[in-house]
Amino acid sequence: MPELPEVEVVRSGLAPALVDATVSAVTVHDARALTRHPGSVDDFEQSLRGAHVVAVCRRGKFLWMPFTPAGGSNAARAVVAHLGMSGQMLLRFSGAPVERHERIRLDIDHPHHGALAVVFADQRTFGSLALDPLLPTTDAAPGGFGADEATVPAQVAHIARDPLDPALDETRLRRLWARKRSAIKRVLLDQTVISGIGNIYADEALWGARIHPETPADALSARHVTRLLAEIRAVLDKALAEGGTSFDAQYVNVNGQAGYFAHSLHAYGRTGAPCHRCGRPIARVSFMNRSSHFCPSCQRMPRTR
DNA sequence: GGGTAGACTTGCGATC
DNA sequence: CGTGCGCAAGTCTACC
Repeated sequence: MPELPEVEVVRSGLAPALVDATVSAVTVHDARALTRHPGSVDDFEQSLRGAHVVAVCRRGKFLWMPFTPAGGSNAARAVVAHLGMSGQMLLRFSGAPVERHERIRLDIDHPHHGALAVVFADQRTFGSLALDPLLPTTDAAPGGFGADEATVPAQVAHIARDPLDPALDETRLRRLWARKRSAIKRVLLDQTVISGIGNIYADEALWGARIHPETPADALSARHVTRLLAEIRAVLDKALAEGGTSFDAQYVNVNGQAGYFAHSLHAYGRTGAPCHRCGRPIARVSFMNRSSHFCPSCQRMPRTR
């Protein structure tokens, strides 16, 4: 499920049930879901059993839950979750039947909500959970959305802040973009430059800003960049408000429900359909081993300099 | 360094 | 109807 709005829907759904909860049991059904965990399956289970969850945080498409270990004092580590292409975090009542594609289950006890199960299910196993040490952020700002502490898991340290993060350094971002000769879509998908944008929202933001996806980043004017940043934030905000984009059963919130943003798409997946601005057909081209969708009429390449 | 291709994996749907 | 193929919301690594 994948991009920022979908992951944020999951984060905000998990937070009320997980913050202040204690992990009572850990069940790993499929060790492939721990490929990013630096230790063994046993280490994962034992380190998490009895742990007390402190927060549920997100930067870009990465989620993490700082925890204090059983009998421990401060949160030095976090459970890191990445949903990959098809991961789900589901909240269930304690003892609920095993889900299709269930990989890992955390049984938790919450002071107000009682006994619950947090299920990590993932059809394609590109997603994963891991335990990871928390490192100080380089800018001393909170690590991400939902984080009070200025820390991020080691695996997230190289991921840039996302467009909805108040600590995003827009000056740095503009400088980076101005230096890159790569196609702007490639740069939007580079999570070390700005995070949280994937194939759907890259296409949507570029459509909104009327920018051809293969425009070299350094060919964009300051006006273009301003418009693009505004479109990125607008499309992410709107998708978040609509509960994310669901094409199939893969993306759902913690209760298994789909989002509505698929109805608001202007470019992504609309190959051959009339552009909502000019009526000409939306084009699809292969790009970076995936698809780009855009309007060849309203998203023109700028004149070469 | 930028870029590309490939690896990981399951399931769906249009095509033959 | 059966089969194989292309394609899918992501990230990381190896190699030019």
